[in-house]
Amino acid sequence: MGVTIHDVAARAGVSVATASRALSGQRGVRPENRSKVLAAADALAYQPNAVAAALRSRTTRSLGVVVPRIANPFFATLVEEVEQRLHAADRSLLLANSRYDPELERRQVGALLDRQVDALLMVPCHRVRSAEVLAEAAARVPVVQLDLHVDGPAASWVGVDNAAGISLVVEHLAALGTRRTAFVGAEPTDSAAQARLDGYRRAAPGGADDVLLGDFSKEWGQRAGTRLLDRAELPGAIVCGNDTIALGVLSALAERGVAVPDEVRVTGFDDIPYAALAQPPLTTVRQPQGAIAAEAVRLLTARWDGAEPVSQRTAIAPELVVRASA
Amino acid sequence: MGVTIHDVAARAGVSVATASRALSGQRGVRPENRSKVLAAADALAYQPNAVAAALRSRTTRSLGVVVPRIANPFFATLVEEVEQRLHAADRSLLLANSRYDPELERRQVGALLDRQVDALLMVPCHRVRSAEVLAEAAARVPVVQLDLHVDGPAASWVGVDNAAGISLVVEHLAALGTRRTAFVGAEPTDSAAQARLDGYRRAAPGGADDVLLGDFSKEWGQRAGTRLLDRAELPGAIVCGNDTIALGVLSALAERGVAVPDEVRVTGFDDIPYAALAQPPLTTVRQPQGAIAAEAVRLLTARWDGAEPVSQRTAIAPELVVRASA
DNA sequence: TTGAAAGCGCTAACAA
DNA sequence: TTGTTAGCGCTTTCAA
Repeated sequence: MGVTIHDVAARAGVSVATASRALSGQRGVRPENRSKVLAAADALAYQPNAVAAALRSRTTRSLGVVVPRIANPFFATLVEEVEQRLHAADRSLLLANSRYDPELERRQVGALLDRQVDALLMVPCHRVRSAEVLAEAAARVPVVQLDLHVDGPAASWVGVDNAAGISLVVEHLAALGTRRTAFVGAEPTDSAAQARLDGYRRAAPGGADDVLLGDFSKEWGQRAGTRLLDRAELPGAIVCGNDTIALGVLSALAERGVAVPDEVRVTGFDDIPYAALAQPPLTTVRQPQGAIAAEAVRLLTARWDGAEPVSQRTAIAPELVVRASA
Repeated sequence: MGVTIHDVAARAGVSVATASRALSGQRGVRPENRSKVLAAADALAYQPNAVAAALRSRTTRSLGVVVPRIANPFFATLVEEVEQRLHAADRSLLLANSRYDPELERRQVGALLDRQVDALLMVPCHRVRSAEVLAEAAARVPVVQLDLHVDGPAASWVGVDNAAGISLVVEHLAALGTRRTAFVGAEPTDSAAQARLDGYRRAAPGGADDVLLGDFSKEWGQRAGTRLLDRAELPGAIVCGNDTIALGVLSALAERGVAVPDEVRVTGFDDIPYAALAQPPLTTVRQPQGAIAAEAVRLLTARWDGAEPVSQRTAIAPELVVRASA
């Protein structure tokens, strides 16, 4: 604290301009001077002030990430993958939670833009109500939507092919000879809930009318499970909109002593770390979070490197993970 | 982008100094001028440049958070609690993962300090090897250790009283009439592993010599569970160093058809969201993450408000959560 | 290849 | 209460 590039330049016997060039690895510095500068920086324990560099160069080398809830292990894993790739590119990550509140999301995006982030990675919390802030942000910096997307072509999106994932599940269940299935999902306020519901309706055998919608919580899974148990006849399988719901359903079934998969099969979606630990281990659809993060970071990096701002949707194919529950 | 405080000042018919004062809510601005400035800012859709403000005021209103793995739901919940309180104070959060690598942790802390964070919240990944970087950081900005701490008094710490938590478990098991217990924990490379192990050794009835140490992973829990099953006699209870281990143990027991809690009781530590969903639901020790986050942020806020840099350790009392597994 | 100098947009002395 | 002015520490013209 206190030692600036001026001190480094003075000690190295060069101008601050040369010191700056040497420190940032630009070419056009005589090797001799370069090493003198680096040695001086080292000797003085010089710590560059990234804020000053950002102000002048108009780029902060930082990126804003807005997720609904970082405590959701699915988003946490995504963020971890992004952070890893960002760190490798010497960039920092500013994290914000929207808590599924579009109003809070708007304020969070505003705060991030005030901080001059170079780009925004966002899991928009609402299909419709997140569209406006997303468009405003996209007018200022490159924006990539992650996992969820708003209606309309506001910005690029990278996620999983949700409908295809549900198809994998339904086909797997059909191959096992399951007759009647029920779907426990979430109200389609976000694009994944919508796509999974649509996917189920398209892929499910017969009427596909046995659909219960709530939210992506274990509590909803428990309630929905109980509701299904109170009916005259149990379905052959319960297809859940995500793993958290499925874990709730499993716990409701266990409480009533219903055997899975013998009496009813249960499937999830996401393959969160706890899916494999459930009793019985959960058959689910794995989201390739590493691939999603890599592609999102790749898109942004391309934009930083001067690529055209094209708005594209990249749906990565998911993978069925068969375990004991179905 | 483009519209600066000069534009706002010009439109409001005042100097930039007055505009700055009005916008930052300082007193000493005539109400009439204040509203003119705010109106002008509004009309021009002025977005302050936080980088410029930070350079001049020497404070970024941002805070660095370093955790071993954000994908660990325990840390994710902690970060979420911190983020919420920070956002309320109009501060931003820079997130970094150390991936349990002291070398990476050092680089991450360096990057955060280069970015002029006003403070650091850190879960040091190693009791010994994190001490140096922690001390260096603490020499530059206020630092609070979260959950884990290094040996020695490098910086303040806020966490849970781990030994007391284990005592709660052991006493609960004793009250249930459990004779012999085993402990499945982690090698004491971090302070929590150490404190929980020490706590177990002090509190456990009799010899307390049945101790298996690995790491805080479900894989280790599964291996340790299998190892215990291969013995001649099962203990009355398996006390686990955290919930993840306990979930691994439970899945190993389920695989062999051992009934919990009838044949053996199992306990965890942390009360992660999935503890309640386990089959059977896990008896565990709840960490008051909200209280930990609140206290950590309170300590830092006090420092920002000019409090003396005192290094103190705050151990918050944990709570036993009794469920079906023990 | 180098250096002098001009800011980036803002806040904080200081003076009025 | 207001305005003028001088930077914060760095990068980037521009000219040499």
